Amino acid sequence: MKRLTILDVAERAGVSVGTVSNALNRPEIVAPKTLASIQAAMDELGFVRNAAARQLTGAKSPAIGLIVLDIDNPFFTEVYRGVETAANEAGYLVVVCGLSGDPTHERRQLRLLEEQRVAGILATRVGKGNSRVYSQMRKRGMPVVLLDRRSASRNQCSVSVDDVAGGRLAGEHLCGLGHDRLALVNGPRDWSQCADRRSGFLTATDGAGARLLADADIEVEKMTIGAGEAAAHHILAAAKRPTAIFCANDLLALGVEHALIAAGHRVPEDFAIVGYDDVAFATMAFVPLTSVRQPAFELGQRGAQQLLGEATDEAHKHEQVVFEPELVIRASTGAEVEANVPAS
Amino acid sequence: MKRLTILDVAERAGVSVGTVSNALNRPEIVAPKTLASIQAAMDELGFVRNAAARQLTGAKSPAIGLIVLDIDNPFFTEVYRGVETAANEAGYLVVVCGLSGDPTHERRQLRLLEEQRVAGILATRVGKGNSRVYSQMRKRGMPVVLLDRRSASRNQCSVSVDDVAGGRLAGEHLCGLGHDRLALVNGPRDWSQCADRRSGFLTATDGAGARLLADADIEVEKMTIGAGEAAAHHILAAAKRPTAIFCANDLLALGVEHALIAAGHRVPEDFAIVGYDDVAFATMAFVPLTSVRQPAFELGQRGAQQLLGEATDEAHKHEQVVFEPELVIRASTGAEVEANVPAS
DNA sequence: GCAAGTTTTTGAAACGTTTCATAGCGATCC
DNA sequence: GGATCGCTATGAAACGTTTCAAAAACTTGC
Repeated sequence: MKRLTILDVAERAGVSVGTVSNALNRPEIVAPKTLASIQAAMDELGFVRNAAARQLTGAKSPAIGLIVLDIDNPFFTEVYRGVETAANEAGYLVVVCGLSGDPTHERRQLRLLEEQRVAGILATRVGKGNSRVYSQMRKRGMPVVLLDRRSASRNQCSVSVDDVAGGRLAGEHLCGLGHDRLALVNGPRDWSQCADRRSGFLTATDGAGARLLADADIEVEKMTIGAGEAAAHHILAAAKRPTAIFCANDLLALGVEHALIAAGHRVPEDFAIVGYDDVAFATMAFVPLTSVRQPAFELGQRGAQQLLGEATDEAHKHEQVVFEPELVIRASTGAEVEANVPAS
Repeated sequence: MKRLTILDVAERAGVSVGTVSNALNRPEIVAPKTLASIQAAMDELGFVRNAAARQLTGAKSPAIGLIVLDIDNPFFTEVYRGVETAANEAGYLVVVCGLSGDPTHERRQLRLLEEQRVAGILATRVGKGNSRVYSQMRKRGMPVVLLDRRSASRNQCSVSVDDVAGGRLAGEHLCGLGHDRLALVNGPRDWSQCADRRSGFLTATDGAGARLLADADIEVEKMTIGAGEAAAHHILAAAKRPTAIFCANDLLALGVEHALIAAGHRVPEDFAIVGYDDVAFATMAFVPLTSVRQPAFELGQRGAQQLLGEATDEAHKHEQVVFEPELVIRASTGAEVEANVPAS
């Protein structure tokens, strides 16, 4: 199948290639009659312009990359929706790269994105040992905006949520309910979100004179439902049992709750539970989850806007946006709230 | 920032552009010494080859498009993971397009994908009035594989799950438990999946002499938790109440269950519920959901493989793969199974 | 040390678009 | 009726790579 080019269109419409190009890019400068005949020629031929050739002459790629840690988490799905919305509004496509956790793999994906000369990259997480790769990319002129993580440098955009504050909210809530023997089910501490949530949590509990039990200070590798279940068993096996558990995300919390209830314990009577992210399913749990809500959609949307700003606006100023988290109280902490009432 | 080209590399390494290109594409034919010096030059310069120029000379785009209906549904997230896995294995990127439901919007995205000359497109759903757009694209040589929907034509690849069989499984299970007044909470019937699940369900119930109550034959616009809650209220308001409810996906089922329980009813004693998709959260529900499982990951993976086959293999044969669904029985239908026991 | 091979490198053409300086063409004005 | 002006259309150069026929540089064997 011979490839259809602007030249075929020109020939068919009886004009020069330059005019066809003008019709495509600056229709206002071509005579209405000419425009119409070019339009007709394109339709009849089924012409679709070639972005590669276009890019070669200076046009920017209409795509951005989104690096996501785990799409299994509905939180990131929501972030994606925000990104997609903002990108579409600006006429951009979104290339989603789901990290498998393998840094080599991540590097390969980044390399492909860079070869494509995408307009920019949104990164929710940087694989071990790959931060140099990112900084080199940035040096070469590729805009990179951090998503859900605050940039350490003033020279890079980032959109994040205050995780220290989130951890504090959880801690204060539990301590306020009188709990003083606490458990923490956290993700990898070298992930700044987890470290921050922990430190906020500790600030609050220390302030209230409560204690994070050493046996119940758990760090899991992957923040999944399954890992939460395992963590619950670990907690039940401890010498001294906590009365409240803070989980660094809702998947962990759902797993913890599920395992505890299956083992015959009551939530919140025996164990109060606080999750993080406030995913849609938190409400649907056996005992609806109290959770620290993050504005996931806005996170993604704002991040994409910043990225596109950096990519297209000469006068772009770097900026570190930080959203505030918010505690949503439900039955799993037994505060005086609706137990399982429909949302509507 | 001046753009770095193969020519800069050539100059630095003291060779011609042709040699650099060879080093990049057929390293085995260039002398080891030369190769090394070119490598060195690239590293020092931080050269990244330009995919656009490459494509222009005939190379295929290393990207495929994935059109998804609603990413909010964990089922599609899982499909995505399958696609991503297969794509990565083959060195491809995945451009995800989340349909907002607006057909114009869909057309714009498709146009962009086609301009990019992506290697192919995986479509889980075709927006209203856009099927012509797809067939024209195919005529122009763009491979399109249907995902989660069976192709009507022998000339197009598709990977799907037998929805009629799935509906039948649900119907047989409920009738087998003695239910004879049934409700159906379905999605838009012009979506073939929904129509098929319905027809399979009816086949089974008719065969067993059970009745789908007219008042409880519900069709919702969007298959979300919220819509499920609304449907439950509708069912409760009906003159004659069913004793069992089949929902066309798990989000609907979770919403139905949630609303019923909040209204003081018992599941499965008052209402048995069967969902569809068996998403991860089905287990975590207040009453764990009986659900028709679809091999989501395999669906995506196989679809991507087929697409890439069609895109790269001269001798590709079109094929319609159909997976079989499977019923996973849990507490929501009160069959003799574990109530809320941990998975592990 | 030379012919005949073999391995490696070269350089120009091609890919499909955009851009831009220039040319063409009417209309308008004295 | 000729100069001037504004609007349109033109066509060649440029973008960064790959390809491929041809040239150059080495190896052999004798």
